[in-house]
Amino acid sequence: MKADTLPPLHASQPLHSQIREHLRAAILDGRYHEHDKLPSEQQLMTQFGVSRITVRHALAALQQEGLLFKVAGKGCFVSRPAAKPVQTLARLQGFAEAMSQRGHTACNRVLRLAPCPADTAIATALGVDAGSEVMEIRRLRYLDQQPVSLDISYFPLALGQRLAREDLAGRDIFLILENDYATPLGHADLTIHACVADTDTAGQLGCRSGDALLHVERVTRAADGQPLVLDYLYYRADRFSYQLRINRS
Amino acid sequence: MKADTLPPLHASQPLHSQIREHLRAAILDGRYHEHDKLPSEQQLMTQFGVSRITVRHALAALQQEGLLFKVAGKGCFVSRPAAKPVQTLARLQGFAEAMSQRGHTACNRVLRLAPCPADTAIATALGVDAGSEVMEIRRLRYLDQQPVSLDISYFPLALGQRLAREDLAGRDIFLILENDYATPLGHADLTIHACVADTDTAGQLGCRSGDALLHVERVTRAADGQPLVLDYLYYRADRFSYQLRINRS
DNA sequence: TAGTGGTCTAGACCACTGT
DNA sequence: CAGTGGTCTAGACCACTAT
Repeated sequence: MKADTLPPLHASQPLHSQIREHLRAAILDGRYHEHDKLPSEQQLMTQFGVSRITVRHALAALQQEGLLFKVAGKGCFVSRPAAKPVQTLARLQGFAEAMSQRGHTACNRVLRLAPCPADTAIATALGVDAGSEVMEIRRLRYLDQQPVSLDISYFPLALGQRLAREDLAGRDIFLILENDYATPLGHADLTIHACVADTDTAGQLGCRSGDALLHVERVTRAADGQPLVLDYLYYRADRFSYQLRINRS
Repeated sequence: MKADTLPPLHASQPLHSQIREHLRAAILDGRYHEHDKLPSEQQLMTQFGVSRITVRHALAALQQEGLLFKVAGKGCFVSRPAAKPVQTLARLQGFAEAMSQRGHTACNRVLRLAPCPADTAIATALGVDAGSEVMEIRRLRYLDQQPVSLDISYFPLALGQRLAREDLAGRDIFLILENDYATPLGHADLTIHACVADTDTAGQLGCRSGDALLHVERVTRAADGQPLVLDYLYYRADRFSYQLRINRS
């Protein structure tokens, strides 16, 4: 619960972000255990050589993420360890991105990749005219060689045509957008439902029709608010769940 | 998109909290519409007579909640209106509390209220010994006179016995804890699953066995980290969904 | 009494967006 | 160029917790 390595704090990344990742690693690596008390804000200020607001900025992010919680007058404490095939909803992440952080391997199989006309829901979400063409991409996602989810995604046509030339089987689309296309991601709006598998979906996911599925509708937008993609995600409920922390106030 | 009423800013509440609620009301009342630009941070500073950090604190909360998003160099913009029987996962709220904000009426029927021995999962979540007694409360929740969810809750025995004397049918337990017991809530850890209804559950929820249910496991803790309650929640998927926004970074 | 987190101020520099 | 949000500093006072 002590002996942090000296803070590197190189450059090119915001200080609060470097401190956040340093603390996240310390917690996930097991250098702190459940209910361990973290250094006080004062100690972190001197340890990293930054102001209190910067320390609090980093701590607030980790608190939102559920890795720690604060108690006024006492201090800051580490919470749950956790490591299952669950995806945290605290940060917008691609599936492979989230799973590889937890020691799983993820890959996709592209089932379908073709333009199609946008129905009203798709048109509204993407901000295009109903009936105009959008790119539909259907992928089957595998976690540790087992099918886990069916993703049906709709992209604005130009973006979809560009993506069609990429390695969609091996890479997260989020990372292609951010790294290759220099499109900073902003946020995603999710609605989480449950449904049962029909015969087709069950066949693709390798489960039985009538099995429960987690169903998510997700609209992802760039940092400037522009809609990038509408996803319909169907997860096998026996192999996947979401996990998150909610704070009061 | 203008003409805010003059800021009252009475007292007894943190400034950032008052500003947050003032802006939230302005957005939800329709004084701002989708994609309207909010006043700049500079304008809000002078309007409310506070520092920039206080304004940013208020805006950060609303951004996390999904009511607005920022674009560097341009400004701060209002997002989705939305109003369905969905519960946002941005804040820890009781069911009735969340639904009444959206113009629905919620109530409960208590099906069972009795002590029972804690199995391992319950004991771990509540921090008690396995086999020791805890209070089990089963409630059927109604939204607009229709059954929506079955809640099976486990409380530490002393807290459960105290709650047994309260009006559990009409009031949120969260509000009883906060207002009557002066127990400030901290956070909740949720895991979101899907499952299908068995015959018993279907009978209670008024659906058919085999129908899809949203299933949530939730551990709620006080502000000091003490576990307050473990809930197993089963929602009719045709009448309820969760909604939330996730931010990148 | 000392230490903690909660709140708040008054500045500052930067990168990006618009004109 | 001015305006915007992103980041950061160096202070300050308060309420609560522990000793």
